[in-house]
Amino acid sequence: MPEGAAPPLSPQSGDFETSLAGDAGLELRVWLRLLTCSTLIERQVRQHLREDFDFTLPRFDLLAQLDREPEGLTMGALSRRLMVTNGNVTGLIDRLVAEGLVERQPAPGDRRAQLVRLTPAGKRAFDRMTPAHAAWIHKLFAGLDHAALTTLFDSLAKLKTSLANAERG
Amino acid sequence: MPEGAAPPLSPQSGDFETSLAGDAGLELRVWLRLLTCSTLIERQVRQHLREDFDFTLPRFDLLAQLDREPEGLTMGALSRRLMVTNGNVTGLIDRLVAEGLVERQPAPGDRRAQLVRLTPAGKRAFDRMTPAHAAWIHKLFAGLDHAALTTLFDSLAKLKTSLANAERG
DNA sequence: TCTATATATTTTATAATTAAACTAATTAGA
DNA sequence: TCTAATTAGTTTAATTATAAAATATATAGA
Repeated sequence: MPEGAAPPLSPQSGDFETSLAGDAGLELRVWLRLLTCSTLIERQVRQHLREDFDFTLPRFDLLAQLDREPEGLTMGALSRRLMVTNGNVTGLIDRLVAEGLVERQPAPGDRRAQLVRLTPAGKRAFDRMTPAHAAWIHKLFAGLDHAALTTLFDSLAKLKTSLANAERG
Repeated sequence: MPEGAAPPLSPQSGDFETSLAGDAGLELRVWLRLLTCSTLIERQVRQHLREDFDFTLPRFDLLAQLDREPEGLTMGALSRRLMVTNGNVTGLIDRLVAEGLVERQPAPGDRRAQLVRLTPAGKRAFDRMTPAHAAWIHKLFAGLDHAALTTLFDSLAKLKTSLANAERG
């Protein structure tokens, strides 16, 4: 290598392998920052739910899914929407049923499936929590104006597409 | 309200409360999308770690922190860096010690504290996994070019700042 | 129909995680 | 020096979460 040439993998160099290596580091930093933000928000919401409502985040997420589907959802649909395992949903629903917040019913037309829906008490509990939840998120995002929010939203859309393509291909 | 006036909270109206309500919905959608991306990446990495190395993500994250600090880290420092509770770190370290991947030592100058560091076996295990880890992330982010990566990185920086300010104020 | 395969859910075993209580050591003040 | 408060870490009990195996039902072919 001639004296004064750019060293291998320098950020200035523009060849293919170099830009791959350069972006690999950036990708890892993006991923770590994404995870940090996600963890910080989750931790705040979990803490508020516990202190203000004596409730947990997984339970809240479950009620939120059921609130959007008055007809009810099967265990499998819940598992897919929350992106957790079947067994996890079974345990969460068991406890929520025991507390009277949701109910299981046989699914019409498929004796394997259970339809889960909110009870009136579950609906009331969710409706009490959801305005507070929106306010917590609002406070956490207060430093982003409308333009910053849409920029972030669009960037995450690209990432989501990339993730979906990576899982297929 | 005069006939034909914009209804309260309509997206067209430009007053203060309305723009708050409008962005509140956007904030929730950004948060949900952020969480989705984070969960999808985590799930992929966890699955690869298990299938390719019979390892788990929390253990990998712990080794990664220790790899960056050859002098070792205290339990409390690990807890803060990973943003998990002390008790969680205690359990993880217990298992990693039992497998010979990390070691506990008394911290010089503070008899309350433990210094944790990688054993040679732990270092070897981490070095085996880390190139594969970078490749998985690279594949997941393949749909984002350099500009998209930097845009996302900068957006997340703003969010991180906002979250930090919300926790203080 | 019979059979194989797929689907829906639960069960089992174990790991990860939290919050709260606890122990031990350190630090800061009176 | 005492004492109170703080800090570091572990323990405890409960929840959340996963992966794998098991059960029951459904569906598609031969």
